Amino acid sequence: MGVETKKHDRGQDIDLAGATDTLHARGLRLTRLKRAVLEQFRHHECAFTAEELGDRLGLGEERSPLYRCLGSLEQAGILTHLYFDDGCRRYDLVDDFGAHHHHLLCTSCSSVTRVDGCLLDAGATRALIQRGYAVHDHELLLRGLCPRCRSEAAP
Amino acid sequence: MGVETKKHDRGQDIDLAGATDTLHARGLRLTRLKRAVLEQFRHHECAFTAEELGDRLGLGEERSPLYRCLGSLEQAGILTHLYFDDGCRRYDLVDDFGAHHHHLLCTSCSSVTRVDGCLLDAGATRALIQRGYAVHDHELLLRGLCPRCRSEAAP
DNA sequence: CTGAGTGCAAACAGTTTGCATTACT
DNA sequence: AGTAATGCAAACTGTTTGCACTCAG
Repeated sequence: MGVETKKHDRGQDIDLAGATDTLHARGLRLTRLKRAVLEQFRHHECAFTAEELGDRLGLGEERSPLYRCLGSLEQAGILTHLYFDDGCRRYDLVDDFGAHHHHLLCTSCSSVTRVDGCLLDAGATRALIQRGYAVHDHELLLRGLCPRCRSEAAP
Repeated sequence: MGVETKKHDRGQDIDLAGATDTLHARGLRLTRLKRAVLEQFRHHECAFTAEELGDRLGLGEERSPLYRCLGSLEQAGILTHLYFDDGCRRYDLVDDFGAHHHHLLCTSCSSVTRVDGCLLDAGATRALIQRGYAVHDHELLLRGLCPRCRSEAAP
């Protein structure tokens, strides 16, 4: 099912060594905060809001160091951001440091499920390219019910 | 290429009659502003920010009537919203009143191209469903170069 | 000992809301 | 007449920035 590029093994979905190199190459430091942020992306979790990260890391109300940290990680090309329906910026590992994946947003419990692999139709994409477009990247959000909510909904 | 559900003819990608009925059924009025907003979605344009709409309609600085108007159209199920990278809310026709489509964001000129039809891989989606998910909806953002920027880039 | 990172406060932008007024239906 | 819509001002929220201070390479 689709392209599944995986450089690292499961459960360790983050190339911390690569990230460190990338940071150092830019004169940035892998601080406690940056490491703590990156650690959150292990275990198949992704697309965190700043608020979620702040809470998980026990940062209290002060968010500016976190935003700056997330900003450097983005500038370094380690994180990207995306938005779901709530308009909150969500941060995610770029494919190179993690693995290509999409997101399923449960419309019942609002949980975010990571969907590994690519669900794009290769033929349709090729047709687009033939029509003159150059597609470099894509981002897919699925909405529906996660297995738990689905089984609760259908008795 | 993909599912292409089309109830209305091209160039008239908006079911204004249906929208009016829907509004009336909720006791809402199809005001000048609502009509003007909906008209913007003709001719294959989509995913407008409030700012773009305000400018196109010559509304000056006052945005609250526009936001309220967009809010009612959303509540009525005629518009939805989505976000691209800039974090600005963008408004789009729901499929029922327009046609299913995705968006290609040109990373060079920032233009938004509407991509009709669906680029999702049916098999991959089915596999998801077999794994216990119920997928009701999806939203795909493609990033790349529009034909114009592509031809400028490759001499 | 230089420069990245921090903590606090203040600014910002996009969006939302309260309220009195207007104007469709 | 009744109620949605408007216009203005003020509030709110998530994010960004300025600045002085700290700390690690």
